[in-house]
Amino acid sequence: MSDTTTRPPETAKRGRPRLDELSATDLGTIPALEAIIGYRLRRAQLYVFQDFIESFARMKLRPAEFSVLSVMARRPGLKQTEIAEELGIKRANFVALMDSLEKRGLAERRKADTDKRSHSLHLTPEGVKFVRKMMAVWTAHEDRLVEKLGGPRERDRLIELLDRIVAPD
Amino acid sequence: MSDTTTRPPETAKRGRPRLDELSATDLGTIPALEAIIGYRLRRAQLYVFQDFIESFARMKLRPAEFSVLSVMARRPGLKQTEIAEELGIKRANFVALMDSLEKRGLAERRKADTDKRSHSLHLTPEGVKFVRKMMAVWTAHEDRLVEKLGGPRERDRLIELLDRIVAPD
DNA sequence: ATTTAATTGTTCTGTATCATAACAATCGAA
DNA sequence: TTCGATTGTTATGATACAGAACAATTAAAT
Repeated sequence: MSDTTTRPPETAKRGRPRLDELSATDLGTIPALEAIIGYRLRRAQLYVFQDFIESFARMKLRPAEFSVLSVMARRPGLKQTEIAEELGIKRANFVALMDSLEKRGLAERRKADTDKRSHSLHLTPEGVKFVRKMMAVWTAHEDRLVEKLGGPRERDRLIELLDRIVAPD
Repeated sequence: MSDTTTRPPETAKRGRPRLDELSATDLGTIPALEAIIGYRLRRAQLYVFQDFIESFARMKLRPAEFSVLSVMARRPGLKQTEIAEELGIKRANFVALMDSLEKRGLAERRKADTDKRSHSLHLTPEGVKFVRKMMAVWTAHEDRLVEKLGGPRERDRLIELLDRIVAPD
């Protein structure tokens, strides 16, 4: 079904085509979206997050909250700015996130006596229990992805490639 | 630098620890964020988009607009819903996007005479020129990424792995 | 020691992204 | 001809993300 609308003869006037279709040589420089790294990365990331979000819908847990709880579990006592920065979250936006976790009884801010400005962040006992369930759900999610990738070796290859992108020159 | 903060004796009471630190066995089930596929994917995607956005800041072009112009360049005449769906954009949100491109004189909606409801989308002559510049900028961006990855072969490997994730079971 | 600068958590604000519902115009099928 | 589906559109709300400003506090400069 080729476009037979008004098309000027395209007289070889040593110039460029004037219409909404690019010349063959031009087209050569235009990649399909499927060949664009950023585009594919984004689609894959959206897919993974979608699966993640569905997995944790019942627990009412979002990716950002998951990551914060994870860090608190492994390294309790860090202060807000430290966790926020590590996760790439602006400290201004971290406040509401932490408020929510605190209101749910999963985490708490403790006044650090060494520095009266800062708070050190910790899981509550409930938070610890929650994290255990959380990790069970996460494992199922991650296993699903590894299987799709073809195995742990492929997972490692993927992560290694993603590393190269993020690594500083 | 081991953690020597207040740690309760963790008396072997056949139970779980009650504090904000998980037991060693628990910790084994808690992955560092660095080992989580979704987390790494997201960080890499953010990096790539950041580079992309900076590359196109001067042209005042966003990723979504780039993708729409790309599709119109390669396949002029598609209607809004078709492009939107292909790009994973809700058709409701596509409207403002297309409005903007039209206001800038880069693209246009033509009334399709076969279906008075739909519009067929096309680049304007200006849009064609714009896309040429756009692709030059994009090539530099993409080349940068390929170099970071280590070459075209690594790029292909990456894309192939991302494919497996998105591919249906 | 006193002033000055920097940090921490916070609030406020603005913007971009994304999803959902409703609607008129139009089309296709029953 | 009627009824359901589609197309583009508007309106609305939720969420993510970034920046400015501010009080309390700490650290550094003089």
